[in-house]
Amino acid sequence: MQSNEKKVPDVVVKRLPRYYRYLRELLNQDIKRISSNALSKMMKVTASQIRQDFNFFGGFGQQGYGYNVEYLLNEIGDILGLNDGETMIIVGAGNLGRALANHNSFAKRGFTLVGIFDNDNRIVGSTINGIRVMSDSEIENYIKENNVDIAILTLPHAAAHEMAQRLAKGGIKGILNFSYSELDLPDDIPIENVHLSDMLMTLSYRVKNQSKTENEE
Amino acid sequence: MQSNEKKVPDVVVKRLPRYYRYLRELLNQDIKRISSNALSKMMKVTASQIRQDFNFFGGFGQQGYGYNVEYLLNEIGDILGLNDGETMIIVGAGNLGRALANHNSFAKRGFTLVGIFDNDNRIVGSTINGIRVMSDSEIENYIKENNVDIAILTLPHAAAHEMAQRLAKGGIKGILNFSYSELDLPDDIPIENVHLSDMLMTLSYRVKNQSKTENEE
DNA sequence: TAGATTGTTAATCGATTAACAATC
DNA sequence: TAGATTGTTAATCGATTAACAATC
Repeated sequence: MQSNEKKVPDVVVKRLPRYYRYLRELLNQDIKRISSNALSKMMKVTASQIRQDFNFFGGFGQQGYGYNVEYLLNEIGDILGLNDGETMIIVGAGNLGRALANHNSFAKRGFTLVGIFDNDNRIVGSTINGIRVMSDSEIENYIKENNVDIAILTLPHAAAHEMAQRLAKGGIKGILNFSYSELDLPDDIPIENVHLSDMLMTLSYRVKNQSKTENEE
Repeated sequence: MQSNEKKVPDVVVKRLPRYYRYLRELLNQDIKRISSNALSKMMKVTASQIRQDFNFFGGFGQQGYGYNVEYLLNEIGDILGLNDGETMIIVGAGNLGRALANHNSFAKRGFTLVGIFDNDNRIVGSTINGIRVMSDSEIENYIKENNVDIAILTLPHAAAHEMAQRLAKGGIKGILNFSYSELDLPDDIPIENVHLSDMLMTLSYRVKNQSKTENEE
């Protein structure tokens, strides 16, 4: 389909979920159509950028009318793979792993949590939010046999590296990495890093430099 | 100090925590000095970018020698405000709030969690990781009286908006926002959004388009 | 048809990379 | 001093914004 088109820049891909969120909100409010201009005001970006972004995927609008909200929402959902029934496992049933297992917003977006893995035998066999906790000794086979798409890695620093290798060996297709370390895997396995303390530090910088930025001009 | 210098671009600020992480690792390995070139290879960025980034803050190196790891680490820590003793509260003691309260990596970076707030009277008065859970009816006053810097907002969508207003009224200086919605606050309060489902969607896109990207060239 | 708004090309802006003189 | 490596200027690249012809 989108064969000989140029690769979509990373910045554009990162903006898609935000469009998705705003469009979903519009749909909830029963708004049927929206122009790039109206959307740009809501989202505080330029209308130009919106049109450019959508046109990386072929353009979903109609001159003189704008964009049909429901249609556009579905298209973006498709692009993001929300309708592909992707499956996930959580690796590490610590505080964060358990919180994410109970976090139902993933399921709402079409991602199905199929298993939770941990090395602590005291919790292996129990269930979290209805999902079975399994021993991580079985993990490579599990991924292979169940064709798991995504692993959410919430293991501590020390264990994360080795586990990432095992996930790769099992054939995982992507990793949402919450561990402090960056994983060193072949480039064909996409990794999205969620470094919470990085974000806190960035925020801290902005808090610290807020007044200065203000007075600037 | 850095008075009439130009504003540091956001992309540069976002890279600082990553430098911090790598430098910390080098220090752990007892490495005293590093050149931009050696660091660039570790971090998979260009040496030029590293030097440019550091020079937004005045340059921390020495010609012919490189950068002193410990010195550079401390300088970046200073820039990020890690030595300012910033205080935080967590607002919302649900799964995610509790997980973050138990997450000690924040404390390791110099951020002190001073309180947790919730509206559920069954847990108000209990402690999580040694921190008292308070009723969120007191929150504006608490922020004011204790001069709280940062709020970590883990409330569900519906409640997050109103709470953000109250945090602002109390004089919060920055918000790390985990709620699905984007907050609509005056520009002088920095907000860092952690939209977990956005990241999962971006990852999903990359997984879906991996093979295509591969075959490209 | 006239008005509105897209899709798309062209212009601008900013960020990244390259190059090299300064200097430890 | 010679070699190494920074700090910084200049060149390139890519992303954003502006403009407008196409078209619903």
